[in-house]
Amino acid sequence: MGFDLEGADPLCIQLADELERRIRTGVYAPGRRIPSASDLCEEFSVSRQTSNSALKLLKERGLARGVSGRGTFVVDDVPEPS
Amino acid sequence: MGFDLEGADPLCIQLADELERRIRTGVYAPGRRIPSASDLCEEFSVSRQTSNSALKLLKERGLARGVSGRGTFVVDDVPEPS
DNA sequence: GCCCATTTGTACGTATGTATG
DNA sequence: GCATACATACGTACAAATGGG
Repeated sequence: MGFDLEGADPLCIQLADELERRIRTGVYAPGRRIPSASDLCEEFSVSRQTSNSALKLLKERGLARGVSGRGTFVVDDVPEPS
Repeated sequence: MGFDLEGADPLCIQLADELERRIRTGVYAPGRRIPSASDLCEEFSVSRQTSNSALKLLKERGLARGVSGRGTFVVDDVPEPS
């Protein structure tokens, strides 16, 4: 099934890294919707606050944008890794 | 009321010993939550740092495990005294 | 237009864990 | 040992936006 977050980094960072990996490997394609914060809670067994923080990090990295009431979407042009 | 810490050992050790006694006598049952560090501060009139150190000792003794944002819990299988 | 479920976004209180003086 | 501060995380709650019926 899912994925285990067990590293030393904060959970929200680990989760953001995993989501970034999925974007870069095409699991979440450009323009497509990322699972909702609530869905991520279940998959990764974290609180919604933590998935929220992870999604926020993705936006700060320029990888996703949130649309209130609809979801969080991968940007059309994924920037290179910094 | 509660309990007085007046022995020769460091406070955090005395507090850890008392908590271990409570675990072994079933006051804190396996899987149940131990009062928070802040609660222990009040009961034993020590600083949060000291209750923190005591809880850390409990974890090192394999008697408890901490869950960030939720509390410190007695392990399901309490090991024999060393 | 009006409910209702879903989702993002924000906020508050509590708790652990760590670091500094 | 104590006091304080900060980062992270959980639980809960609520507002606002969206879209289907």
